[in-house]
Amino acid sequence: MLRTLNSQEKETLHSALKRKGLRPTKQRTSVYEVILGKKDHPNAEEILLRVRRILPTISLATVYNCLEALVDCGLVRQVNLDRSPSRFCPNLRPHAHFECNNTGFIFDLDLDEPTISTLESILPKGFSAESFNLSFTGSST
Amino acid sequence: MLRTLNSQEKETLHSALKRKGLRPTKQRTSVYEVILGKKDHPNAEEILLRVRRILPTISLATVYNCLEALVDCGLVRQVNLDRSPSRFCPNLRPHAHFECNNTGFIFDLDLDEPTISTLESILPKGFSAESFNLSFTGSST
DNA sequence: TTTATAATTAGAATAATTCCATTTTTTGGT
DNA sequence: ACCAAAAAATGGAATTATTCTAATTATAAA
Repeated sequence: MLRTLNSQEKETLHSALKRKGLRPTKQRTSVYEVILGKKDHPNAEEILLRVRRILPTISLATVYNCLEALVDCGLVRQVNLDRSPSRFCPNLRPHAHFECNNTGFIFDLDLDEPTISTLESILPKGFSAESFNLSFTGSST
Repeated sequence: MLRTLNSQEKETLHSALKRKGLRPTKQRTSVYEVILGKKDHPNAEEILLRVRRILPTISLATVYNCLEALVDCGLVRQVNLDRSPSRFCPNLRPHAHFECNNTGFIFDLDLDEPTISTLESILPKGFSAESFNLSFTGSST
């Protein structure tokens, strides 16, 4: 939860930020730490609470700014399910989401290569996708 | 655009509403007409503008109420892409959406049975889905 | 027709997010 | 180290989609 970035994670963060001309501030680092630390798809408000345990004075606006920076750098993915507040996720592999109706918990479902091919095959000629979103709701036992 | 419901559509609407104990008011009928009339995935604001050509005094709150009723009855689908305003769609077949980056236009992509099976096969044992959402963004030529 | 129930309405309230103006921090050049 | 310039953080106001509320109007059933 309050675990700190290892040197590889730090390097990933720094180089991804640098590539976009952005600085590795302590706010950005902490937000990234929190998202890596517990992979439960928190929203901005929840991330604020967790980051404040490390940086008690960080503001919600800064959390939003940091999240935007991390998403722009491709370090974090923004997950939108219906119209609920955006959630954030460090899983960069191709995956879908499953939201349990009963618990609200969100599971990552990694996609294998044949499944990804099937998804691509949905597109008619002349369509080229640069991103996709796939999510399920239901119950899990 | 201002086309009226044929008798089969009217019957579909009335029986679906009745099943939920709801009345076929002129507001609900007009909202349904508008959504069937132009399948371009309008949002509530745009639906308000179109319905006002028939019922000039209808309010935005009523449009939202009608949309909720139609969605609850399973006559219309609510389409949420990222965090943009909800859009509404009369296509009840299993389908995905493709949003063109350049034009903003949204295409329905109907899904065939093998593709649906592949989607179901993504779920691990113990997970049962009651709905899914699949959308793509990219460019179309 | 009355009466009860449901639906519509306008406007206020809510909630997530973005914007803005100011302050603070960081960086690169001396 | 010191200073100027650029970037980032901050608090609060603004925005926007949507929902809520209380009052009015319409509908259906007896």
